[in-house]
Amino acid sequence: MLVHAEVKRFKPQAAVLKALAHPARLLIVDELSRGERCVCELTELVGARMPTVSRHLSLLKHAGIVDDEKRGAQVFYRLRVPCVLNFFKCVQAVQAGGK
Amino acid sequence: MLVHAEVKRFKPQAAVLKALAHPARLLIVDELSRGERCVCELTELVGARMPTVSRHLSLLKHAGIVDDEKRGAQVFYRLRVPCVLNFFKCVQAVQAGGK
DNA sequence: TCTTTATTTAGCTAATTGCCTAAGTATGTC
DNA sequence: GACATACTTAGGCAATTAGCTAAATAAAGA
Repeated sequence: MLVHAEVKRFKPQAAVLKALAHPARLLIVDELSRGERCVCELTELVGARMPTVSRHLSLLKHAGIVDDEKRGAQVFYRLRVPCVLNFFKCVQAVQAGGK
Repeated sequence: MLVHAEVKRFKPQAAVLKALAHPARLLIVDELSRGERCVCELTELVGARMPTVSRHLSLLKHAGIVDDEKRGAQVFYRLRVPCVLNFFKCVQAVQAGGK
């Protein structure tokens, strides 16, 4: 099946949005906006198993949205691109009905 | 399986991002930023079948991102929430490497 | 070293998504 | 009315995603 060049141009950008397009990952990003957190903290926050949360984090990391740093036995994640927080406002505008 | 209330809080916001998280839909949004377009124009732009494009548009509409208006035999779509265009800049920042 | 804690990777299954074709609806024209 | 055009809806199939458990890896402590 044929895909236009124009569509392909937006593939990397879609990948970033896709990485954010999950409630658990948005919760994580929101939490990281208040400072770095280890996987165990995020696991408790999200309320899923650690492997599940680890995969979400891996996805966000590969998308370039977060960074990780190992300190001792723990891995801390932090927001690498704070401007994604602006999305929350606009998304609210969408739900409110335009603007 | 148990899902925390915190995660649920982000579900509607994730739905909006999910609606945008596809290259064809981003292309459509980008095109609509320059004015309203009928489905046939967008179909040609995207380079897929009309039913496929119609479904993409339906998704964007249900997410609250675009509006449609039938005029004669054609249906015109327009951007309802221009602030989504800001996403493009931030996504580029993600790819560029932070900020 | 042995054990515990923190995290990731692998492998499985269920659910979702995206594309297609075919069929249905609505408008405009002859 | 018959037909063409514009669009949406339905149904099916392949690919992706999200969750889980189990197993692997790594650091810390007894």
